[in-house]
Amino acid sequence: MQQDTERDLQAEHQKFVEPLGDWARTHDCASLTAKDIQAEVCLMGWVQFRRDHGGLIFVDLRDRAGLTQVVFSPEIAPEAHEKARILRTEYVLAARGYVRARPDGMTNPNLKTGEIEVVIREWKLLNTAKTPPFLIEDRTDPGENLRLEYRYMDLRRKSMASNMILRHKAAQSVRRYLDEEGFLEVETPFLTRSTPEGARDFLVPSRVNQGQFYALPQSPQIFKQLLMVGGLDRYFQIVRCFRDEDLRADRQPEFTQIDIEMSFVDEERVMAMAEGLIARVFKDALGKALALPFPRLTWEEAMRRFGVDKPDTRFGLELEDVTAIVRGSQFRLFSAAPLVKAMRVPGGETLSRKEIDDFTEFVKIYGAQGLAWIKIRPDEWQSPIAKFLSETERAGLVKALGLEVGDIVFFQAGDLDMVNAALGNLRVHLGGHLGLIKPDTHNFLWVTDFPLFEYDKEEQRHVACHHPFTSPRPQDADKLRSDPGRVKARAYDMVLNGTEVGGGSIRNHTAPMQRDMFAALGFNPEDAEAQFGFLMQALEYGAPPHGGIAFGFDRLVMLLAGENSIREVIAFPKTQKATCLLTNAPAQVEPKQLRELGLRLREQEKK
RNA sequence: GGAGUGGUAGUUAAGACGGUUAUAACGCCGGCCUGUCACGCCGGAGGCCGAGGGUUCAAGUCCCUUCCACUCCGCCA
Repeated sequence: MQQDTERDLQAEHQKFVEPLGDWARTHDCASLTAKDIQAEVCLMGWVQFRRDHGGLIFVDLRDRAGLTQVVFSPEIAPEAHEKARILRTEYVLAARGYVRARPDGMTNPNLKTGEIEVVIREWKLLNTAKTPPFLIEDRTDPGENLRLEYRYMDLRRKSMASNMILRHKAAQSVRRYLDEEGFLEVETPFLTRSTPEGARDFLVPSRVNQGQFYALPQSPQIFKQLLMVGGLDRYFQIVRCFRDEDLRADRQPEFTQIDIEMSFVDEERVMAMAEGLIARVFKDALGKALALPFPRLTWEEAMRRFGVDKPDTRFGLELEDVTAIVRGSQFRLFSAAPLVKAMRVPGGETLSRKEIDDFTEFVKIYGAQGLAWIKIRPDEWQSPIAKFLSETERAGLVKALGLEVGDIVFFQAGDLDMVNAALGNLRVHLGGHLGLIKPDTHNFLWVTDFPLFEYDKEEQRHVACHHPFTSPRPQDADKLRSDPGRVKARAYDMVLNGTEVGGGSIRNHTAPMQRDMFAALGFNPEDAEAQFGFLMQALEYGAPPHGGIAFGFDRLVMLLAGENSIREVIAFPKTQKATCLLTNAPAQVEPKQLRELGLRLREQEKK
């Protein structure tokens, strides 16, 4: 019923639609102020709200810049007023009139244009609109599936529009800074070859070369190194990258990177340039000055104090290794564990049993069996494990952790990775839960001295922590074969509020070093040659020392915007199942298309 | 691959233990209204309770399967 009525109304109103003709917009909907009074103007936009008083009709006209109130008055323009009765939410119109001060006491301080209104002399209906699936207002919070299906409507909302504007400002800021610093913007191929290391590739079948596949780049890593060999000296690109892995709030299958590479530099040069870039972006996009240089933490220190390699330093709650103190404890879980770490939460004695149970469930996500805790009360230590702790152990804990009455301490015992993951993530969880994070704080830091390799239990070999082109520290180079686990990389990550926003390294620029690296990763020379021969060869033709960094542009803008999801700063993002609800991609293709590619699908219809 | 949260009118949500006609707000439609700005007042329409199956005299509510969205683990150099 409603549908029918609406369709009839739409059809009827469509008859009023006029061509734009030679009408030209004079202002956007956010720029008219008291100094424009008496000006003849022409505005174009969408109907945000219509307030029909029978006599006067008010319309809030909206474009991406803002709102302006336009007035249809029966005395000033009877025809325009009569026609305005058809106006509905989201109709598109062009309106000519003059700017007038609002009567005394009728100004709207919430609006940039709140001192004035535009009295309409004549106007054109440019298009009608169906009743929108959700209201174009920030106070309504439609479900995300609806927002994605009608993304073009969602983009009209103030929050999305301002995020897109912010993203644009950040991108322009990046370009200006890097241009001033002598970087060249160079485009690299999207159709390239699959590389075995790292994330799963998106594959693109080749029609001309049947049975062969391109891969979409996970990053332009190799190409930017080749540009350095090519003598371009300083390169950047704001570039799409593709990784066929599962999605998260801050991960999309296609995402944008600020990709940077520099010749004749060491870590210090790259990091200084990168800090300057981020400081400029913050100034241009938020008007906020950052203190340079950023603090630094070695990877080992980060893991020791925070349990993670991207610490959020906006609050304390640091971890302490108490293995030695409880080594001889009667509590078997502690005495038998390779590692015991503790986290003191000042004032946490007030946490309820329910909250502690929730935290216990939380750490189980990371493989913990449980969560030991002690509440420090004036008269006693309240804890399921207190009875196992000797006086010496208690004294040791008090001293090591600086325990005070009113605290709670959480413990985690087990292997290194689990203990750090469980307590490190619990720390971040608590930071939010206890409201320890001051709003509008931007804590940057560098994490340096990453291990070059980590051991992959599944593949039973070492894999590159960063990527296989990262250079080892010179003093560690001889350990590449003998003791790869202890080799440190010339790599660095930039961290903002506990999120990795960028990472880079100094690369191997000599062929022998790169060969050693592949050997340490378990490649036999033939495989290395087959997959990376072109890079090795390039290194043999006078590659300069070089290094660089790449920033996750979406993540950076997300943090600038204060959003919790990368999807809020991407115009057309994908769902967690990597589909596009607007276009219904991915989709099946015609059999003809498959034949041309020489592909056949596995038959799945039979049951 | 796994764990969790959610899906009820166009939208956002409420719906104790299974029990008469499934609520509310906003939106939508009609009417009235010359200073509103999330206008106001009066009236009205609008529902396969995500889908499928089961238990029951009776299911939005209980059970099973499945789809979709989101968060997380694994994964993401």
